[in-house]
Amino acid sequence: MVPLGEAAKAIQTGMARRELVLVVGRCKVSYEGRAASKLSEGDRLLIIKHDGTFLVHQSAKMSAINYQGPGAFVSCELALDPNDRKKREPVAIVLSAKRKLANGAVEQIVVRFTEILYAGAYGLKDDSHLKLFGTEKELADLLMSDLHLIEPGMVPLKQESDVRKGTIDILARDAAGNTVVIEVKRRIAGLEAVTQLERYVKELSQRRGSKIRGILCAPDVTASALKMLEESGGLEFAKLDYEIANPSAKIRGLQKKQKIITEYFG
Amino acid sequence: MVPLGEAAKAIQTGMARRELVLVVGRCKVSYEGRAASKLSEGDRLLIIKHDGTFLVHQSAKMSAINYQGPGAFVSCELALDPNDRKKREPVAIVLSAKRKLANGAVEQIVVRFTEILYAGAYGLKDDSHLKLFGTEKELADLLMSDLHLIEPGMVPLKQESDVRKGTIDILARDAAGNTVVIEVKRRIAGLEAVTQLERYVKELSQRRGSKIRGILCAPDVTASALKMLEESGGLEFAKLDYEIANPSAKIRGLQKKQKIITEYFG
DNA sequence: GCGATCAGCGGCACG
DNA sequence: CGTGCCGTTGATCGC
Repeated sequence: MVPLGEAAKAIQTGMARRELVLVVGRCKVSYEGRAASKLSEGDRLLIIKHDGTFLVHQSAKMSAINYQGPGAFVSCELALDPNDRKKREPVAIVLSAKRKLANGAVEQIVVRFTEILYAGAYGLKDDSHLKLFGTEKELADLLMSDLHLIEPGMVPLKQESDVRKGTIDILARDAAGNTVVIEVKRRIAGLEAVTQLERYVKELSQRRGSKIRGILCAPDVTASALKMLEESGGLEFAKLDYEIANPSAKIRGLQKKQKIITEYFG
Repeated sequence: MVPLGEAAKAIQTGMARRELVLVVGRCKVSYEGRAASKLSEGDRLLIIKHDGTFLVHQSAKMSAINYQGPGAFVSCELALDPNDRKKREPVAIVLSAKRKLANGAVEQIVVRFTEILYAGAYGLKDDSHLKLFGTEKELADLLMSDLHLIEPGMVPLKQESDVRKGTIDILARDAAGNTVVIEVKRRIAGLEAVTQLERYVKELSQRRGSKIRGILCAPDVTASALKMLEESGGLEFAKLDYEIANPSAKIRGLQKKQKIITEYFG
């Protein structure tokens, strides 16, 4: 247990130096802004970063239970007992993070600590940026030169093509000269991947007169998404098999799912 | 600067007691699993929770730069200098979190600390659950009894109605007896809100023979989403005006956007 | 700045 | 368990 006055000093000093501030202790949290929330007493970890990031973590789960993003204005003050002001004995440390939203409204989170288990601050030196492999973008990059695996004669036209209703991952042309819209997903594709593809194909079909093909390219597809593809009048699915060989990703295979032969005779 | 041996002891003791473990120091991070990543040397904060949650935070931004969710197996060991094993002088603390994915594959994150600024562990007592107000669900609850604000005679049928292609927020019937699908959004609705609504309306239209109305209900809608609504053949937009009066949300108004009169004469 | 989309999304609820 | 979808989503990138 750290005396409140001492903890407050550590916190304020750390904030003034724009260090990483850590506080562990018993607190209540309230938030009002885009939504509103209340969290009653309990032990938590508070993290304050130099950019205004303000995170309250409980003892389980990955996500912060309350937070404020970069750019928040953080304040820290001691609360005195209102019934006994002469003693000047602090009863709590009140920390708050306030932030202006895009629409001008304000949101604020207030944390009131009544017991402190730990308070410290550290200046972190870190210039490194994460190098991440296996993103959708990286897969699309690789696919650009592997479209022939989907179908002989398929050639890339453009990557990240902006249309009015979004951004087409890959625009291509097949052997017959048809324009092909390819939507890439790095994981199992669901309904919304299909609606996305549908949207792009529809927009392009309307803009040009000709028929546009659409191919969803993902490691797998949910049953209902596949059904929706089929019902959508000709949208196709290509199974994407990739491997993440740190530090890079590699496409192992890519093949269009063919209708089972029995379907043709069914 | 904390000696590595001492820090390792604090970390291991905290882990054994299933406490919240905090480590601040200079480290490298690598990850391989659903994706892969490398993060070169820098000062960071590592958080280990009793449920296996494992978070590496940099000095800025809200999100952890590397992480492992609840259920991960965490280990901590001292690394000795391979060229000088007799001295048994540790050169690093290596922490790792390993986790099995749903498909059976394994993913792992490894953090190698070479300098420790701080290492500590705390048992947190916390039984409280966040009470959150102003969620979409709460708005939908309120809307169920306020549908007449959209249109006289509109009555609710069912909330959270599962169909094959997703979940319809609100199913209602208008004065003329038409079925109405209402999609609720707590913030500005974009293209994907429209595609969602479109999907539900289409499915219901096909299943029943009759025409189904669709209304997107949100505080606002982007220009392109509104355009898509109009092009989608009769989908409508109702402006939802709500207030979050902690601890609750309240609907202030709800009105269907009428086409500007000049449009009829344009 | 708005807008659309991805994310190792996480988390939840329901089948 | 998968599947869908919300989230105070956050973060990025293009207009």
